[in-house]
Amino acid sequence: MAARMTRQRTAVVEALDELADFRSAQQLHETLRARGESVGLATVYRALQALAEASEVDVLRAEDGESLYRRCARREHHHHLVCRHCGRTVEIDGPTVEAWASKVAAAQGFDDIEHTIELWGTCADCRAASAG
Amino acid sequence: MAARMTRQRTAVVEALDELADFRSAQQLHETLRARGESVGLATVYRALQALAEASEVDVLRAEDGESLYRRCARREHHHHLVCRHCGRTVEIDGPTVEAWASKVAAAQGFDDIEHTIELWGTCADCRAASAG
DNA sequence: AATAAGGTGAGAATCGTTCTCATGACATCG
DNA sequence: CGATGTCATGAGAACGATTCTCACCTTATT
Repeated sequence: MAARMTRQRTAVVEALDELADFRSAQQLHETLRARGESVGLATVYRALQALAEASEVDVLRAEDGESLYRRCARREHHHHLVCRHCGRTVEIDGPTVEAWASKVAAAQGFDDIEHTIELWGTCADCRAASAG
Repeated sequence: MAARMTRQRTAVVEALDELADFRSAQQLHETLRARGESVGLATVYRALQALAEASEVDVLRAEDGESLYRRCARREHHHHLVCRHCGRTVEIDGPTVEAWASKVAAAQGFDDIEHTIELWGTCADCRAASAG
């Protein structure tokens, strides 16, 4: 249990707090650079990793495999509806789905069930932008 | 629309037909090598890519980001319950979940919805094996 | 201040995947 | 049967995200 509060970690957390949407480690690094906070890329990765382990941030994989990070409002288990264009995110929960998932898995004799349930789409703003 | 049927592509398809579980491109390459079919790794990737585009194989991302491929029995939309240890796969469908997903997305004004719903677990055999 | 336990960062190293490009296989045309 | 155009192949280079290395700083703690 490390977790020393350093300038760099503080910067990463603050950046996450200000950005509402899912961002990649590299985007965050770029953001920090742009605002003058000098933080190494490796450090950004390490900070995000630590935060993810502590459940301080949510991680999900973009369709191309890149990991995206976000500081979610709710700490409890939930899922996301993410705009694949701008990263805009809506937190959703689905008790129905949770129940369905564990029932199905148990029926097949599987243990240690985890599920990946994410919704991707185009948000209203991005649709308007591309249609306009 | 290419799709010339070559020795290599045939070999990849046959290997997939014999393997019931999700496999990575590298695993397939290794399998082919082992049985004496000489096929380049790049070719395996290309064949899998073409098959995936033609919806001949299903692709999903392992938890570590690696792509896994499988020739599924049903061509229609469905999901999977996959053993994270041996790749053993059960095809599942969830009309409930489909309905839920599109309802939620529409309620938020999102378009072009796609969803990722996969279940990961430890199958009975792998549990028995690790339990001794 | 001294020190121990971490943290940092530049660049090297990984690893899956894709690209390059010279060569090979095929079907068609003559 | 051989020439031709087209696509496929494969060895290795290139890529891109992520992780590791390691010498050097920071942050608590005494």
